[in-house]
Amino acid sequence: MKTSDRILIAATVAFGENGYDGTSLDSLALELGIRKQSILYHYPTKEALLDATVADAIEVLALALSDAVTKSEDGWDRIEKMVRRVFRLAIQRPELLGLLREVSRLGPPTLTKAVKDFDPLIKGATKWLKSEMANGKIVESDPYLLVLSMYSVIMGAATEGNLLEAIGVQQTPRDVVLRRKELLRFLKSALVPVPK
Amino acid sequence: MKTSDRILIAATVAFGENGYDGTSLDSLALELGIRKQSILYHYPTKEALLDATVADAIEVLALALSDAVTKSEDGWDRIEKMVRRVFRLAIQRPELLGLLREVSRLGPPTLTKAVKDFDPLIKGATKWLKSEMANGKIVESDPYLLVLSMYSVIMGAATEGNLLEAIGVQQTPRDVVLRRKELLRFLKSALVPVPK
DNA sequence: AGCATTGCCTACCAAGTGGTAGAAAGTAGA
DNA sequence: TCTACTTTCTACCACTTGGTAGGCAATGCT
Repeated sequence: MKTSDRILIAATVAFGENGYDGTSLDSLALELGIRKQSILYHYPTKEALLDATVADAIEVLALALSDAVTKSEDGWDRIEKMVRRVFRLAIQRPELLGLLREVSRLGPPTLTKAVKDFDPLIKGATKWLKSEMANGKIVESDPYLLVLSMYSVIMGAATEGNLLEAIGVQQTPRDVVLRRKELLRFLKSALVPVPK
Repeated sequence: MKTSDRILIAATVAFGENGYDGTSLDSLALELGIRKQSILYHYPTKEALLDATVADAIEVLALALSDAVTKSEDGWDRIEKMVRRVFRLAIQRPELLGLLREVSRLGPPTLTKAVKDFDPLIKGATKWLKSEMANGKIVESDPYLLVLSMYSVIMGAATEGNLLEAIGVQQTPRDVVLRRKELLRFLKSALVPVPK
């Protein structure tokens, strides 16, 4: 694999797990078996490296979501498939969601850029939700708030691995499936209208 | 106010907003108008300071929650009052929840200690939920997972201020009330059994 | 062969990190 | 007033931080 890609991946993991400030270029280089200066050759500053990881993470997430969209029917099915897709991502590459959370804590300017990249997705989601509400397939409510609620629920469920471990909750694949199931029930009862 | 308390508060804010690694004792001291060595007099190490802030944050949160418990009826009312109470805390002292989230990212040993302090609360909550489920006042489900889901929902809704701001969502008190309302609807539809 | 480019390196550096040693200044009781 | 104690300070230290300057080997083009 290209060195620049190896750096990108290792940085994503490190930033996502230990935070931006908690990650030094030296430790990153040590882990990769190279010198810090090689990192600075591919990414001129630490912040540039951060930006690259964030852009990549957003791209991967956006791809996963749009994949779920194309392979799903309208209504609840689409939401379920999107949640499943995000959970799969959270299992395969937990660092991606961890990084995005870290970005939201870092604030501007990184967050500003990230949000700009992400905005079309949010806009698309709210527009779709609106039309679904008009069709009566989703409970009537503020679509913007709904997207944000869903974001925090999924993000929380997907990234609190550390916390769960400390509490002593098992983290086997089966348990993750259970949590996802519980979350889906949660969302479904809140979003799908009760049949009259 | 006592210097040690001023330090504690400033540290809670700083750790919660900029993270543990993103906060230096020097910057903290500068903000307080004292020297770094004065901080180290009251709290022998940076980690000791962190532990103190976490212990304090947990105490405040636990107090708020137990207050909500004593002033509420069983069933949905209790959950609603607890959510309202936590939201009030998130508005008055957002740094407290920010700090707790930071702790869950830092992992051991800080997280281990924090969880130990928090465990009785979780145990109490799950026990109560179980009895409520038995009574049919709350929808039957895994109480442990339920507590965790609620935790991440509330935490997310209460601490994503940065993100909302970047997206351009208004943050007036009225908007916060709206978000809380939406969250409560969310929880209610998921937790309260449909009357037959 | 000559030459430019790429990629990684060694050698440094100024600034900032958490922390120690110990002096100075206030404070209260005898 | 003397003394003991608490609190804050100056001075300093070893170490780590992100970043610069420039060398050196490999690669490919003419």
